[in-house]
Amino acid sequence: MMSAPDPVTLFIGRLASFGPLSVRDRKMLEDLPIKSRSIDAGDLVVRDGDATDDCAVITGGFAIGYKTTSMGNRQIVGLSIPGETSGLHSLFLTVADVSVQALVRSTFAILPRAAFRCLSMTNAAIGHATAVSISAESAIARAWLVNIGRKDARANMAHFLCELMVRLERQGLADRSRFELLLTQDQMGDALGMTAVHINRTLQGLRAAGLIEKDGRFIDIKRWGDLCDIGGFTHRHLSSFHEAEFPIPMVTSTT
Amino acid sequence: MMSAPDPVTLFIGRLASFGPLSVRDRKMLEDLPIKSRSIDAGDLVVRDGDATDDCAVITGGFAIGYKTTSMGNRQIVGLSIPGETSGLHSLFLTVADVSVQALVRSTFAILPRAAFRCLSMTNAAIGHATAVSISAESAIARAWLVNIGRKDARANMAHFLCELMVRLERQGLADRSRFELLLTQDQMGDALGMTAVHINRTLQGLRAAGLIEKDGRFIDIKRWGDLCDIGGFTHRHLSSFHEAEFPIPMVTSTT
DNA sequence: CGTTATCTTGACCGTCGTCAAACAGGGTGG
DNA sequence: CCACCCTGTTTGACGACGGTCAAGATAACG
Repeated sequence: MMSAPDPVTLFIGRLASFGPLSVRDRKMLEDLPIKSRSIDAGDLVVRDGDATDDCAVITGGFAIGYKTTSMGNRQIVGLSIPGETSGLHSLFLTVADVSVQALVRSTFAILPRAAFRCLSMTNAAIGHATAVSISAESAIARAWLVNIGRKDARANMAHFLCELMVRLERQGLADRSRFELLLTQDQMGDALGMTAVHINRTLQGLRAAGLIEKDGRFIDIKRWGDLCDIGGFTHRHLSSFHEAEFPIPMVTSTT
Repeated sequence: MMSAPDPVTLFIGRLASFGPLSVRDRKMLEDLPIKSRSIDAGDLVVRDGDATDDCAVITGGFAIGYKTTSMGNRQIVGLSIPGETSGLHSLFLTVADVSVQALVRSTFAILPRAAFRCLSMTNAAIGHATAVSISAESAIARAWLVNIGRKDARANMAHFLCELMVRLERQGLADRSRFELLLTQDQMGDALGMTAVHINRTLQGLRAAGLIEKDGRFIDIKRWGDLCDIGGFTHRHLSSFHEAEFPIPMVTSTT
């Protein structure tokens, strides 16, 4: 009887999507003492400023990475989606530079930082895949910079929804044009650099324009092409890093 | 007679600050056909969207990396300072995802992407140093996200100046609390997600408060501690990635 | 020197933030 | 089953931070 792949296998598979890993490489990763950890909704896996000996990569659920300003404001700087490997940059940090919070009950692979770092310093294939993974994450951050810095609320949000759609879909977490938006409007505000109130109004604007529909927490993108146009979205910053073997992203009508 | 280190040596030295490179590793890098290229002020080294076979790392001068929105707005997503290795993320991209523009006459090491990538896939030390370099760059991007998304103009600018100060100083490009600001106010606006007019006013606000002084293009930080406080600046996101051998950052009075 | 880019200043406007209250949904316990 | 509460959503009125537009002052550059 075949069971679902365990978190470690999942993680290794995802890392391999960034660069070829031989059977031997995979074995070395498997031999690391990787623990799996379950986190309740709302709880933190990583706390900004904490010294830590490990590096958490999500394997199930949904999480956000954020930073807090001295004035108590919060900025979400990344999303953790199972199947992706965000968080690997903390491999090289002895002190966490973001907090990671689970938004629903989630599971994480807890990698021993020192051992993994050591592996990436001695095993070229693993180091390379790690570098590409970090690179992919940073491409998303750069796209967010443009969204937050130079787009109005509508475009910012459109881009965000498009990006989330593609990222969820290629992990099998979205159904054609429909996905569950696990962030509250408050949290979306923290991601897009705006207030919850304005998120609400912008979302309604998109709905009124017939671009999306909402039912419960689910978002249904009705006019993908137009939403991409409004947001200036292309999936280039999401798909350029992966080997061909990676799941095919949804068909996009623009760019 | 001893000449100034050539660009390639400079680049290798900087890469080594992120992870130990043996003599052998350095030799392999030296054997890459790295060209040096001189770029006039205002010209582009890399154009967003262009297919390219190489990867440019600045070795002299000053440059910005930016993206342009569909509405023609520009967002600077990174600064290229000689001695740093920003731009390495494009190692893994066949199509550039940012444009890189020299703000003064600059020189770049032009790395053959395929060969370097190959090297980083087979040589663990080089791959590792590359990964750490990319990671360091992404930490800066995350800090910028917070600045642009969740800080007001004053704090955003304060943080920007503090960060630039530290980055320049540790390359020997700033003198105690004084450095040359090579960006126009227009360009600063594009970096901070605001308009040139508002940059001007914010800058004057900082001057009126006695936090900084300006003379020509030079900025003199008069009250470092206070400026850090206002910007919520710490140098943690800048210094966590380097080996101990790295030049010591300036003394900071806060955090 | 003349020409152009950059900086500075003023007046005005709009997007988005703030504050506050009402509303909806989901869970818990009496 | 309903009262209650807590969290999240929705709506309105109002204000402000920063954008826009435009003109004049400085500085950079050939």
